[in-house]
Amino acid sequence: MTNPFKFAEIILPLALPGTFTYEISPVDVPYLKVGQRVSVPFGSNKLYTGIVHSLHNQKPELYKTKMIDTILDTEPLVTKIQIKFWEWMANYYLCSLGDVYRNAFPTALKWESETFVKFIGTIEQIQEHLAEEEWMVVNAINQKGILSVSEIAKIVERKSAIPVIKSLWEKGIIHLDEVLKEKYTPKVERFVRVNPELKSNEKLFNESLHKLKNATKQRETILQLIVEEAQSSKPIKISQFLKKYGGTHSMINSMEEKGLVQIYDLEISRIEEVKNDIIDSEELNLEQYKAQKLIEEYFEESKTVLLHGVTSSGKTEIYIKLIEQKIEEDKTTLFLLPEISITSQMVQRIRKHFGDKVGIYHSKFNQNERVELWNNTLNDEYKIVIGARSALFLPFQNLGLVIVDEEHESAYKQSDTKPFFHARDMALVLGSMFQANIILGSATPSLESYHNAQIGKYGYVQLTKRFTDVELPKIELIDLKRSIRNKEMVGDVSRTLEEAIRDTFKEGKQVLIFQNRRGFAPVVECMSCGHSPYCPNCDVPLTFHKFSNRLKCHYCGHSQGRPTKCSNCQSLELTTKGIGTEQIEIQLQSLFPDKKIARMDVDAMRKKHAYEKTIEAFEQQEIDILVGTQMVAKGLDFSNIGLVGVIRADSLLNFPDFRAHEKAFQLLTQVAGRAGRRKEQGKVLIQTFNPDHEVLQNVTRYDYEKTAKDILYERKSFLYPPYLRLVQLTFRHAKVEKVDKVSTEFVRLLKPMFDEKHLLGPIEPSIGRIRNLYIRQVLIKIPEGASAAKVKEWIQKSIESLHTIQAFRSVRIEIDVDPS
DNA sequence: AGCACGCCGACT
DNA sequence: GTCGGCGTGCTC
Repeated sequence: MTNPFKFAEIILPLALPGTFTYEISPVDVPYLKVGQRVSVPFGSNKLYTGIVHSLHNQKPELYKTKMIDTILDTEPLVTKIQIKFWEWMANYYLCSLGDVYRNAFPTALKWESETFVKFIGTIEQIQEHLAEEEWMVVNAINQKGILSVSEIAKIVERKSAIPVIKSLWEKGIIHLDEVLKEKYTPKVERFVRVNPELKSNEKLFNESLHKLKNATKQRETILQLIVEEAQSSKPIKISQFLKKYGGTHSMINSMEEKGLVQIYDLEISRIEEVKNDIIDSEELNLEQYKAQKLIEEYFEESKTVLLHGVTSSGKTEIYIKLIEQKIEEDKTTLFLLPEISITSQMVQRIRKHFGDKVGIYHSKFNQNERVELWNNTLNDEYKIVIGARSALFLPFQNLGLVIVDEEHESAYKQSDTKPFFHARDMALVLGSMFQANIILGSATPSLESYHNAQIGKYGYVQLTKRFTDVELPKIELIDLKRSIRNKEMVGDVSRTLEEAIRDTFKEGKQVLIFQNRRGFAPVVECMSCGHSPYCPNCDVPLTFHKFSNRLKCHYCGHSQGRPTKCSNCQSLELTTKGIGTEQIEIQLQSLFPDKKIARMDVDAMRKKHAYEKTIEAFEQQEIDILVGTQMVAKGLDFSNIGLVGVIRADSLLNFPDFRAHEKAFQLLTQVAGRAGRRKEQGKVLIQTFNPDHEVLQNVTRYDYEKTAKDILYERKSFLYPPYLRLVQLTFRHAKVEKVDKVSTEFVRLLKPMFDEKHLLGPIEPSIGRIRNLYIRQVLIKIPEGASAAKVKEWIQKSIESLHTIQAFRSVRIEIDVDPS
């Protein structure tokens, strides 16, 4: 029985609601399956790669359907669960299915549409009068035979070649040919082997060796190669061989010319092999064992578990035990980590345990590597997939367990591209679609998860002891007001901190200094009028980058040289204000001139491998003090840190963000956890102007419960999550009047549905203009007990009705469900 | 979201 | 006189 369906709903990578109906050609009918990729014509002359969403027989009446161009796969690349998952996300985050598809599916599999141009006849047959540009194109096509639109665009040196092509087409000289080109190219690497003939023929071999009597290095190399081949049956990579024994590529090449060796290419897996041998899992201590048993009990009840364990309490070992169990059940585990932790020791440990059963997926991987991971996951080749939030979108077959480590991390929320999803929340959704067990792990759980545990929605499992039995570092606050009064400050470093650093060096230990970047970026300021240069496109002062001696905007990328005089009063006396990590680094260097100091922030890490190099140097103790931002707080596990210093905690507390206190506690606790992880108790010094601040006091006592209780009380009284859900709308337009008008109108439309406590705005955010677009924001608090779906429907209806007004359409409206 | 079409300013 | 600015409308 052949497939009886004549129409297919196709998901296209567009920000348009729903799917698109296409006709299936009778030839294709028996082969088309849900989840396959197809290329379809769209609009006047575009081809898109879409995914088959469903098949049916209802001929649409309102429009004419087009025919599916090509079926790109013999088997589906997208599973039915994935399609269901995408739809769930689109619905929850108020974006189109196409938005999800675009984000969830590897770019290299969404084939590029390229228009190719060919002659109809020959160049000699052209009789029409042609313009100069047209002749250029015609000659180029004559030479190459076929050209793509983008290539023609280069020849005519214009943004678009369409007018020229169109005119040639109208004159009947060329025809257009839509061709799809797949971008995926497997990675090949160069390998070397001893010429097999030499190996079997001793005489020949000796002759060859004799010929090399003047080439010592080559003689040596061939012998090394023979040894290497004897030791292992694996192919020998040229790059690795040269690294091990020395020598150059040209040397290998000349050896190939002499017939001594053969060079050959092999298609290799882009996913790095695991080098280390597999290590058995460690025995759990009593506390861990009890925790594991408790987790299993909750899993029996199909409950999500919140695993709350202080740093170094050994969560990883528990994860490993749980993964092992899932492997026995022949089920896959998805292990989510915040992006920054992907290169961490955690991943190494998991890989050491599970070897090549592990797939790793994160944003540093290129498109080709992602395709490989996609295919391997589809073929159920991994038992564990470790990845950042994007790993949620892999085509899992039989998911049995989802682990979200560091579940409180805000990096789990996607905030740059649609859909603005939270990976922790979506992990719960995906997990439930597979009826998989879910475990959320953290040393400082998010208040959402903690609240869910308190009300019994999640199982709650705690680990209170450090695995290694080392006591948690001692945290002390330094009162900056008093230090200033007593004239004990050198720049931003108090004498107490300075002395502690000296003591740490005496013990042969390293120091980690943390400086929160936000709010402390250095700016140029005029000493006579106080004016600072602003970004021409955004409402922010430009930040000063000492090493390039330039001013940059972090929002739009604008960059200019450091001015020599004030643009406001022409004064020549300019100074730099604010304490960035750069400043701290300089100050520390002058305090400790003979010590090696390194900096770790976004700017310093821009160079390739800078991050890895810095970490390695610090591990090797080539660096005495590491100064850094958020980056140093996360995912790093150094053994020799004696002291952690926080330059100023206040900036963390004073954010205009309802999560400021929660984040401050999490971050400071996390930074503190970097001290003294192995043998001895470490020390933490936090400089602040508010040593009496409740949150800071709680940090010194490691009192998570108290902090959570305080903050939850505030959240309840001021109507914030976890007691209710938020939806934030952002309006953008080049004209202030328009954003103002549209945003106020939006609020007016929604007003009947809410009281003033639940509908806030429109407000001008602290940065009121970015990239020349003015911004307004509206915050909706979905009342407790109200249907979130209903509220979202109202929001969408209101936007729709705003869009019926011509003049309002150009205002971009962005919806962020559960903003962070 | 793209993309084409269409109507007004600054330039060869 | 054209090029190209972006406002507007449409896409199965």
